[in-house]
Amino acid sequence: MPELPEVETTMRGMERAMKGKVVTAIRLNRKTLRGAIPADLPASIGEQKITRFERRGKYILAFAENGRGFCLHLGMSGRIRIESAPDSFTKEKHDHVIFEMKNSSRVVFNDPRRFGMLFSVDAENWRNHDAFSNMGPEPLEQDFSGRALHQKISGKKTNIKAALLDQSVVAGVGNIYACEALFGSGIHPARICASLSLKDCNALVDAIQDVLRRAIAAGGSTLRDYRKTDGDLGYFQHQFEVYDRAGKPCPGCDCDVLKTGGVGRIVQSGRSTFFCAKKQKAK
DNA sequence: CGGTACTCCTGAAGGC
DNA sequence: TGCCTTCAGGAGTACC
Repeated sequence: MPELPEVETTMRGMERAMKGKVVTAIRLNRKTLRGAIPADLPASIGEQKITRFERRGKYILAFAENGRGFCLHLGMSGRIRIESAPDSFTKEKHDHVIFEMKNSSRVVFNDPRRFGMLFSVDAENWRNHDAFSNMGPEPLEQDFSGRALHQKISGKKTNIKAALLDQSVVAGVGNIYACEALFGSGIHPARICASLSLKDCNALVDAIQDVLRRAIAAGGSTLRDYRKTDGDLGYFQHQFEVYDRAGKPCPGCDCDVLKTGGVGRIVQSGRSTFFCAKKQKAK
């Protein structure tokens, strides 16, 4: 499930393969993913040098010398596979888009569940696109602070877990890192946003930034689908404290798991939330 | 407009 | 062994 750390890792891989290099062709093996794949993409980017990459939330943007670019989202099963030379080329099920580079390498967008997206952007005005016009702050940038978060959610009646998944509150956080950050800050996932103090929000922002930084350093988390662009696995999943650990003890736990049941699992907005009832008080 | 439920899709995993 | 059901979830849409 690609969230910010997996998307960042993927973008860095694409950057190594494409930045400063010329795209010779783009092969579209299907017309749609989540939405329509722009048919004019090969014409606008083809024979152009890619000059710049950017990540915004869970989206990866790439811009060519002519100011045109593309934006992709990995959905939940999307993967970028980089094949450095023709002798390493493979054809796999669900290879939907293939970027062919002038140095004979290929960048392949594979996505079994087809929740991914690919659309055209311009360097000039991409921020006006629907995907970004209402997007919240980048969690690792200066403008994301406890004060800003507190202000943003203090009027909300929904629970804090749902708010963290809302990309207009903070960009790039998904189910895994929302659970981990709530655990890290000792905040119960069912707490109503409006009940969080500034102190809570400061702790939460610290925890979000900490878990995202550690996950990026580990190359992201591999559960089922995600791989790095070279095919390697991320390894942050070994550092999960609560996610997917229902019934197990959380790190440093001194409770008797046989009595407490260990890490708890509840369902919020149709999604699994993992937490420790002892360390994350409902209040 | 805020909040919630539902939808898209495939493959893995579990039950019988 | 094999078929069936359930589950995973990001983001958009429908609806109250």
